[in-house]
Amino acid sequence: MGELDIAQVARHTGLPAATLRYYERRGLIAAIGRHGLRRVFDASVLERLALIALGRTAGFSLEEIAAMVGPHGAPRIDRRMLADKADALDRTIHRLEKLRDGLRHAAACRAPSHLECPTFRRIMRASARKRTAKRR
Amino acid sequence: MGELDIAQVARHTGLPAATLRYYERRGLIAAIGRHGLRRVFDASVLERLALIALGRTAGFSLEEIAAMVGPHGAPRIDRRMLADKADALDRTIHRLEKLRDGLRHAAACRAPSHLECPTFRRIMRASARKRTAKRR
DNA sequence: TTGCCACGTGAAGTCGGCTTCAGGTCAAGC
DNA sequence: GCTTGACCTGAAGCCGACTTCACGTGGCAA
Repeated sequence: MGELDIAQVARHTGLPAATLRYYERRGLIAAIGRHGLRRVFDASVLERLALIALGRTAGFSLEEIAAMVGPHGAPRIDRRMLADKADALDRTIHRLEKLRDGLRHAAACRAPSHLECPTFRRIMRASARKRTAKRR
Repeated sequence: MGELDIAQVARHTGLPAATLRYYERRGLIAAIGRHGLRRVFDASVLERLALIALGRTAGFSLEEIAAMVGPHGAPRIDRRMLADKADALDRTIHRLEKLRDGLRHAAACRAPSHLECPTFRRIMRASARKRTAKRR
């Protein structure tokens, strides 16, 4: 595979170079070397960054993602933790599906206020039980 | 329905009272009145808060949620916007399903590093295309 | 060989979403 | 009637995730 400088990585991912440096400091990515002062990245960093972006939209913090994806090359990952994350994600997905259905209904429904529409409320009630306690 | 003071709402939702006041300032919830200085909430605020929590786990900002749920009682919601949100959410859900599958595979897979496991990479590659551009 | 400018660094600033604090108020139990 | 403790308020503080800044460095085209 090829080697990329930070500007190329930035172009491919849409992330500003400053963010890439920040991710490096946080241990999420690593350059394979330097050309003078300048970082040299292996092209595989692009996959890594895609995975990081994915983790972000799943609501994981950079720290959690670092734990999953490993400091450099994902050495020693706790498989139990991964399975737990997958389960948590699964629960989140189910709730989001409900929310999506609720939003779609709300977009179509003629009730004056969604919170007064029985259908909407039923849909929401089904998904609202027990928050994930993810927020601290 | 009944009326609740802020402490009861806090107990039912698990949210600290300060957060409830903050949400009120942001226009996400409203008290139906006061008892002296103290806020009095209608019990329906609980549903509203469940919906807000749901929106948060879906990655919406408080401002977006306020726009969807309305200042008080969800008056005049843009149905087109709701449908768009539902579509965006749907795309997010599909990507999260891939991530979940990837995590499950990684938890079971014996490859030394997930990023080197062909199965994991194939799963990820399938979901990594085109980020939602949700972040700013 | 030189000069430009993309890249580098550490530190400070920003923003959203709370959380904490200092100091005041008042409903309720004694 | 008086104390007490839950509530109130506005302002400040904190945390995560970046973003911006001020200034230094060196690869490379001319």
